[in-house]
Amino acid sequence: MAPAIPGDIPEATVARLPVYLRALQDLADENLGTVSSERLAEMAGVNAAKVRKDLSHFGSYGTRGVGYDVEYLLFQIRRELGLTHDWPCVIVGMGNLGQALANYGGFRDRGFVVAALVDADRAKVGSTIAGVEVSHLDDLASLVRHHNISIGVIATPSPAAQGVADQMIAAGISSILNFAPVVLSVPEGISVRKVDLAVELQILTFYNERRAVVGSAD
Amino acid sequence: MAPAIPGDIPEATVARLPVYLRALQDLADENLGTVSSERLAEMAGVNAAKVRKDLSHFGSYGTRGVGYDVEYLLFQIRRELGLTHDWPCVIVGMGNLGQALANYGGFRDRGFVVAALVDADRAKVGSTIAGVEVSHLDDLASLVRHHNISIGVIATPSPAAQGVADQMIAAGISSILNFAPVVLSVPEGISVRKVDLAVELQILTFYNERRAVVGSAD
DNA sequence: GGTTGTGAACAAATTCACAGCG
DNA sequence: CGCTGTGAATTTGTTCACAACC
Repeated sequence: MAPAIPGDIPEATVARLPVYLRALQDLADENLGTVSSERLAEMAGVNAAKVRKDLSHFGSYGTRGVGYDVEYLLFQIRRELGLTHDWPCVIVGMGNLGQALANYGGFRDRGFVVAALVDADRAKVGSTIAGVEVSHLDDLASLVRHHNISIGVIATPSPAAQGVADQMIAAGISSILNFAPVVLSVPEGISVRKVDLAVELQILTFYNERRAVVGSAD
Repeated sequence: MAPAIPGDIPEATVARLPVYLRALQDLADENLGTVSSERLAEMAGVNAAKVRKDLSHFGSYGTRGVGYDVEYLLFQIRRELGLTHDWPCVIVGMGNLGQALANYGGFRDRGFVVAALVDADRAKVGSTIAGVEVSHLDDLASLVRHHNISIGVIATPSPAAQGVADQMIAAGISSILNFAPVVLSVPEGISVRKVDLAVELQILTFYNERRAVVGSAD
């Protein structure tokens, strides 16, 4: 949540860069050469001033009167995000979610390779998911070292999550994506992001309920 | 993203309520009667002033010198979030992720029932996942009416997502959780939240890269 | 004493509006 | 002219610090 190193780029901007990247990839696929902040904003679901302000943090990548060069901007944002090379990841917890993540094709095209799969249950160790053999949690450190992994994904049940995070950190992982509905405590310098599916739904119900009370539903 | 009805409660506060709820449920499970803002903050991964300010938007639920009554606060937050009853949901798209979501037990305990599963592929229609029969996308509207569904989860491939959203809205759904990596365009009054797994990882790589450049890795 | 509830100070993020440049 | 880049204005969110209260 807290940025490991403050840096001079606002957190809110960083969180939007991947969205711009996605939009730019679509534009590149359509062979569009340039794009205006307005069009890019529309594709990213934000407004044009925000796009320009966000991009201005990295320098002047656009041309007045013309717009932004798609390929050039694509390259710059990739560079800013550290996506000039693929990142090997390990997924810990081969339950429903872990398996789905392992099988999810969307990572490969966007810079991430599932290099290792791990579970604490020896019954699952040795099976193959999405072409990767499942290893035991005890081997985490050696897998991390061997594959040069710096990103860990936690898809375990809640009670196991903190322990797994501790082991990841001990093994040298510095970035964690946590799907378990618990708050992890980690030392300074470790980045954690969390995705709690029930939380997202609960936020939706808040607005749903409000609408029923305040507005005309239909 | 934009709140359907502005309301008088800050968006940032709303997004934290589910996290407090989770913490309070843990406290209730341990039979703790009261909790201080400090303790609650620690469990939620925020600071105490924020907890107090957040809760103050709903009135004075605490007792000075003592703290907050766990059960009472639990009830109030549930009420604010509209979690006094369960919410029937439909998941559209029975690929890896859709199936994992259908099987994920974490929803039931937190207020959500998977009432219907839908796919566009007739080969999948009729099979049963997590005890629910998969229906065809054509039957979405009747399922929504029949089960009184107001929350839709999109777990389809990107190109299908906007069409599915349109059909959901036409069927009367007003809250959408979107896992497809595209920006949905929806009319006013419809709430959308998105979860893009690759985006989360890409945000992590930004800080990872920075750390390597600026700080001492270990 | 201990802890809440909250105005006031501060910080972050967004939006405006327009000068500056191609 | 069109569109970027950016200071200034505004809005939103966070934190401080302490009076009010149990």
